[in-house]
This record gives sequence, structure tokens and C-alpha cells, in this order.
Amino acid sequence: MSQTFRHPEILEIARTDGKVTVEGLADHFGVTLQTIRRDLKDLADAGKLERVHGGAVLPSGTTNIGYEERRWLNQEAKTRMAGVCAARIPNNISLFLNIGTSTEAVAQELIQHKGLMLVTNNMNVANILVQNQDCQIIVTGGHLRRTDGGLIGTIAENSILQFKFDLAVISCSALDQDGDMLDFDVQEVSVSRAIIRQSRKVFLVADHTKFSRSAPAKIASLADVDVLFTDRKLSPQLLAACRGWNTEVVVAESREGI
Amino acid sequence: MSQTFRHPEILEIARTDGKVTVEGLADHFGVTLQTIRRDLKDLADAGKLERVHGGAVLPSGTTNIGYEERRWLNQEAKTRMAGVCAARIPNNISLFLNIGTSTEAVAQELIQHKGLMLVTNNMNVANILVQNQDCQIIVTGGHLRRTDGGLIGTIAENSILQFKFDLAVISCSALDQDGDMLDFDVQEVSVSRAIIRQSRKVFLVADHTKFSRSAPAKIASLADVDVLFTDRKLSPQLLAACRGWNTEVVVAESREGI
DNA sequence: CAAAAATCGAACAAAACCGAACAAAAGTGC
DNA sequence: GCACTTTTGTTCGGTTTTGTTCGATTTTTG
Repeated sequence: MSQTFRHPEILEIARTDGKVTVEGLADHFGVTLQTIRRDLKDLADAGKLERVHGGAVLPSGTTNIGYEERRWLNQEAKTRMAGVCAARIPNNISLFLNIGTSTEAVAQELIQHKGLMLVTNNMNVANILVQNQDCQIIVTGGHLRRTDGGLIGTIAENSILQFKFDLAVISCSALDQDGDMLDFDVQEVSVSRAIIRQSRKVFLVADHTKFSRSAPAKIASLADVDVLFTDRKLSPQLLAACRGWNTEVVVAESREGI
Repeated sequence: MSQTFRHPEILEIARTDGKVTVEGLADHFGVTLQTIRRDLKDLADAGKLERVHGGAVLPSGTTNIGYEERRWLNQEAKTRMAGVCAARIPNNISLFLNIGTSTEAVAQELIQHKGLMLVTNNMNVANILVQNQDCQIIVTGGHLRRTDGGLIGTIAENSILQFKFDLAVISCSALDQDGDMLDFDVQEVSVSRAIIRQSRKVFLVADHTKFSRSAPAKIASLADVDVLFTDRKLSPQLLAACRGWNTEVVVAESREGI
């Protein structure tokens, strides 16, 4: 019966009931009031709950999160990568986040960041970071792709060219053994290239499933990326290549029992 | 400035009922009248409610009315107007929908339309019409305004200037007796002007509450509008003026018992 | 217009709740 | 099994919230 056990369940209860009480939770888990207080403090510090006298409630402005949150449930790998990546993103910078569920996971982890000037061509990212009050959000224009909420095409590309970013966090559909980033949609490729061109620093977030896939259009090479965040060890030859390109590789490994 | 379980729920009740009473809340929560008074004082100090004798109401200073609250205000009338308006929108055209709860209601009624090429600077409209598979959606860029999902600023304005629309459906914050369309936000005004300039035909959707409000910035005159959709009869002088401007007025009257 | 009723806010005591500190228990790695 | 870290339980002083009373103010009623 450890902390990590209770936290997800507390959030679950908070989401269904809208609130939780210290006493109710202590009774439910069979632990002391003080233990629950510690749990709630942790969750409040992480921004997941808002502490009130006698318990906690969902953070204000968080009513429709249930669905979006569920989207990340059981996606430990992505959340873990996103967490590590977000920890490397400083406050008070101009930041681009592009299309992809991995970047959306990063957005989720950026809710507590301060002073971000965020530009995105991903409607979901914009919707997620609306929760972060201290974050200016700019949406690029573009054709809306229904499947993933991405904004693409020349409209998107042109509006990106009007900016210069301190950092871009991007993802891709596939990543081959030569270290090339690939995508399915040619329209998205030119958008991604524009992003890389306009950014002083580039983070790529790609979980291991990308390595076993292929896609027709080449975006760029890992040589153009500053840091690669992934969830499993790279093959020795790719790792060596990254070293040659001066591309840092960060592996967010899964812990044992998970 | 404390935080309690009751605050979110009080706001919830206030939003659905439009008002709350001290006694009703005390009964609902099983606490003393004085406790509720303290709660209402806190919420009033925070600007969330407006205190009145015996209870509290939603702040009617117009600017303070939150988006979510406004969304459900006068909803029946809005849906009715939207239905009448949507019936006048043909299939297979290029269409612009701007910011505003009324235009969102129109978007809701356009889900069955065919062959639309929709451009919008309203994230909510885009999210709604994702349901319409036979509709190409283009989102203008811009600064995201958290309060209502609007995209504004020069980025939005410039991207609008790249299009030409068969029809624009717009709304405004207020409408005075001279037939001038007004808005609170100057940034939004220039966007609205750009829309009117780029459109072959303009529909304005404005319920009767707009007539009893005022706002600082002038968008344009009803003379620039082709059809005005509203929910109550206009004053005789304004109606006469509209006739002079060749502006058609469509009143979606409420049925009896409402 | 004035009296009656209801509502309000201030003050104070009681109750509930909080966090800190330290000890006990449960895991962890060797 | 043994040192070590992490988590939980217990106690206690301090803080926040709540209930109660009471005089002042507002609204309603006659």
C-alpha cells in the first residue's frame, strides 16, 4: 500500500465526484488523515488538484479534462518521456510544439511552466495549455486535419516563417536506422522543415514504436536535432551515429514492476 | 481569501439558476446562514458573483460574464436564430464564421451542410464542425484568447486578408440604436472589419440582449450587413433605417409559452 | 410614511483542520 | 540478517473555519 498506489485513485475519485475529503479518503484507504494530507499536498504541488480546507477539488477551469486525461492513461512511456523532456524546457522562452500525441504529452507536462510564449499548429496542444494561465498561446493558421487536430498546408508553413523560436519540440511518424525522421504526409513534412529552420534548438520526442515503422517522406536527419527523447535504448550503431552528430540522446527508462 | 468545497458548487448553481439565495445554499450544504454569507462575500470579492439582498447573482457588468456562463445565456433564442440563419446558408460555398456564442450556435446547425469551405478564427467553431465530414476547415492563425477560444491580433487579421468569402456570418458584443455594431476588444474589431471587407455577403447574428448593451469600439454599421438575424422585433426607427440601408431583418420569434 | 420582518456584518468562542517533528513500520540492496 | 531509505502513524501547538449572538441596516408591509 504505497503512495503511488493511492495517487491515481485519488484523482479518479476527484474526477468522478468533483471533490475529495481528507476524512473520506483516509477511511477509503484505511490510512491516517496525515497520510492523506501528504498525498493531497503532493497532488496539489503537481497541479493535479487544488487544496481546500478539509480536502481538495479539481483545479478551477478543469471540467472537461476527463476525456483528455484518459487519453494518456496507460501510456506511461509517453508520459515518462514527456516528463523528462519538459524538465529540460526552461521557463520564459518562445517554444513551438507541433503535431503528434507525444508533443501533446509534453504539453500536458508544461502546465506548471511560467512565462512561455507558445506557438503551435496542433489544436489539441492549444486546448491543453489553455489551463496554463501564465502562457501566451499563438495558433498558426492552416487546414485542419480531422484525424489529429493538426493544422497543415502552405498557410501553416507561411505563418511559421514569421516566427523565430528558442526551442521547438517536434515528433515524427517514423525514424529509420540511418537516423532519418520520416512522415506519412508530405504537407506535414514541409511544415516540420519550416519549424526546424526557424528554431535555435530542436527536441525530438519519439517512442520506440517509431523505430519499427517506416514512412515515405523524409523530414530531416537526427543530425538536425539537438536532443532526442525516447523510451528505450537505441541500437549501438544509431547511438554511435548520434554521438557523431553531436545529438544528445535521453532515454526515459521504464521502472521495473511496470 | 479562503477556499472551500462549496465555492465551485455555488458557482455551478449560480450558472444554472442565474441566482443563489443564502437560505437555499445554507439548506443545501447543511451549514449556517452566516457561513454562506462569508462564502458569498469571498466570491463577490473575487468578482465571481455579485451580492444582492438575500443572495447573489451572476455579475451583469457584461465584461465580467464568463464565457461559459454567456454560452448558456438566452440559449433557446440563440438556437432559434441559428436555425433560421443556417437555413439561409447554401451548400458548396466558402464561408467565414467569427468569434461569438451566436456564431457557434450557427456552426452547430451547419453540421449537415455539404461542400462547405469553412474559415474561422474561433477554435470552438472548428471543434464543432469537425463532426461535419463534408466540410473543409481552415483555421486562421492568431493569439488565442482563453476566455472564448478566439484567435485575434494582426496575425489573425493578415491571414484573413488572404481569402475571399462568399459569405461571412459574424456577431458582435453590442448594437446601438444608430445601427452601429460595437465590440469590447479593439483587436477583435480590426479582425471583424477585415472579415467584412473580404466577404461578398455578410450575415449578422445578434440576439436582443445586444441591443441593451454598449461597448466602446465600433466595428461597422448595419448598412454594411446584408441580413440581420435576431430574436425580437426591432424598434420602429431602427427597422426603418435598415429598410433605407437595404438591410434585410429576419426575426426568429419565440413561440408562445416561452 | 412608519412599523415589522428579514437580512446583514462584526465579534468571539468552539470545533475542525493543518503542518511539523519524531518514532515506528515497511521495503531495499547487499 | 543488517544497514539504509522510504513511507506511515502519532502527538501537539497553531491556524482556519464555523456557529452563535447581537445590534445595525435594508426591504417589505400595512
